[in-house]
Amino acid sequence: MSSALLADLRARGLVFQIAGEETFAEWLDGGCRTLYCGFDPTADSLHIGSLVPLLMLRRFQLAGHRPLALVGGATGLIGDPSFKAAERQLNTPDVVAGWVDKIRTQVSQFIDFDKSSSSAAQVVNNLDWTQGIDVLTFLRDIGKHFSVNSMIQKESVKQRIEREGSGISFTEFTYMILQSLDFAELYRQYDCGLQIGGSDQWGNITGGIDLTRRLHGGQVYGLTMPLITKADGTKFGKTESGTIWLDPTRTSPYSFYQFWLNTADADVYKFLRYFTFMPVDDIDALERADAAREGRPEAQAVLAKEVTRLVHGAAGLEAAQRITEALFSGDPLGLSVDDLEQLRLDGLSASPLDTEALPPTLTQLLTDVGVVSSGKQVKDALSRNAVYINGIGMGAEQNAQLDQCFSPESALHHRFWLLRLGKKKYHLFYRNGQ
RNA sequence: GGAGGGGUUCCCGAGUGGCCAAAGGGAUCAGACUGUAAAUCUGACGCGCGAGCUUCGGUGGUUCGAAUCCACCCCCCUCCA
Repeated sequence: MSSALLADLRARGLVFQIAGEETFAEWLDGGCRTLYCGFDPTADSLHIGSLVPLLMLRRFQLAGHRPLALVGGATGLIGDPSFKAAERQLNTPDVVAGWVDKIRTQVSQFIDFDKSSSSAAQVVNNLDWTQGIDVLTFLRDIGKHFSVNSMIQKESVKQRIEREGSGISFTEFTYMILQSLDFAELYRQYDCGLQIGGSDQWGNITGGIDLTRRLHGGQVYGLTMPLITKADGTKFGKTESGTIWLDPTRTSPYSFYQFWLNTADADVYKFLRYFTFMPVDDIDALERADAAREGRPEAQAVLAKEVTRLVHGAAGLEAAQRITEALFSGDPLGLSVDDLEQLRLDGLSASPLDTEALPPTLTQLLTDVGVVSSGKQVKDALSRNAVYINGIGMGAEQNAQLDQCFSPESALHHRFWLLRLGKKKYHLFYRNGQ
């Protein structure tokens, strides 16, 4: 049964490395196993980079195992140096504590806590078992098991140690020890025998395996997932507007949906395997069908739908789809008042407009509401007639004529102006006070 | 503590008295082409509608003029003690 899980993970390309591979499959098949993955609070929300490990916990749970989501209340205070180019800024304990709470709830939505099941998930915080340790105990009982010689051999910190112009503080160097302690502690308290993580966590994971053996004589395992790359070499998970977050107040379900919809053909089938629970056979079938079809593939739509539903639920998905359809499929100008109101509620970016007190220029208005980060972008778009207000193209000469651009006569239903910049950016203005 | 090297616009990285808002590459944005792809080509890319304003670790100084020279300070790296 679990062998099936492992086979599926392999088919999805989700297995990068396994520590203890010789006996791993056998161990996994032996019953309900406990595994964990750590998430450090480096912000008040996780981003899509954490999605693969989160879904991984769920995959194991669906296969009958017990996932522990570790929120790094302690490690988050130190900062993981793995493959980072530079030393990180320390955050204050109360800030990190606040983030821990946020991330605890966020992580919880991906795994099942049903107490009646033997595979009921749990969220743990490594601050619980580290904050009470005094320095001397730490150095004598834990530190003694680590060889600096082997620590500096780890790829994850090599760059920082060898590279000119950087460096690593003792604090960050010690991170590995803290995370190793997590594994040993979870093994002791929960009989946790497997840690999963991104491939950048390999060093930390093997450190934990070693410590668990030395401290408790236990055989534990590690599994890493591949780094997510894009075919064009640019970084995954970033767009012009920044990181794609899991928190809907940071990245709206609509933007989230759009992000996936814009996946390149070269990446989309791989991402379907990584980010959805669709059977691999179905994904392969879809790929073949897309290849046989002329024009646009269907895969992006499927990917966007599946992932948005996983993260934002059915309601979030519907809202995202409503906006998408209204803007890209139908005729946005033919929308009814109710439709437009709904789009606003669904999370299409929108702002009130006081027609009596308009800013002097379009560039300023669009910068103010956050459609663009600088007026230059608007100016550029204007010079190419790429700004549309209710479907009417605006040129550079309209920049300072806002009263004409937003005249009462031009408003949809006397109160809405749908502004489009370029092909994909939309913003809804509505008349103030109504 | 000593010796040496370094801190440039989102990132990498040129620039060593005026021609520098600062080469080149990457990322990003817009246009053409398309499928709200990719590749390619074009334009933009400190801020400002504009006149103009503010940048090259910090503070002062030299000079008609400084990212570039001088002084002091801060930070990073390497080696020595």
